[in-house]
Amino acid sequence: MNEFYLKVYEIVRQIPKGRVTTYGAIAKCLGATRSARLVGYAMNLSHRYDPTLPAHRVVNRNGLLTGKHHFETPDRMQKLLESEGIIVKNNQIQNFENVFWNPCQ
DNA sequence: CGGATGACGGGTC
DNA sequence: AGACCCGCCATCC
Repeated sequence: MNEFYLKVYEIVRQIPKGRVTTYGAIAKCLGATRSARLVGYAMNLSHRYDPTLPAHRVVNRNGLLTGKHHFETPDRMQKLLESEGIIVKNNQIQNFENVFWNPCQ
């Protein structure tokens, strides 16, 4: 556990219900644009530090559910998003521009 | 202890 | 348009 992880989790906690953001946007927000990969890795371990984190609201820049296999079941991520009103088709968030939430505000 | 490994993304060709 | 490259760095084994 380090400061970078804590900041990532802090931002993820702030994502409004029914909205999503991207790994890169979070990294950019933390002043580490090129470290989007680390945000992804932080999310991989997130359940270990804070299982209540809305990790399903973080997707890649294309609105693709790349992290779905890290949930309890592969369809868990999509179900959670759909329960918040987000439409997912073929692992892809529809209308991505409209549900995207900028973590930097 | 060191190399492989990623829930990524911007750039190049 | 699409394939490929490479920085990034905490963890894993």
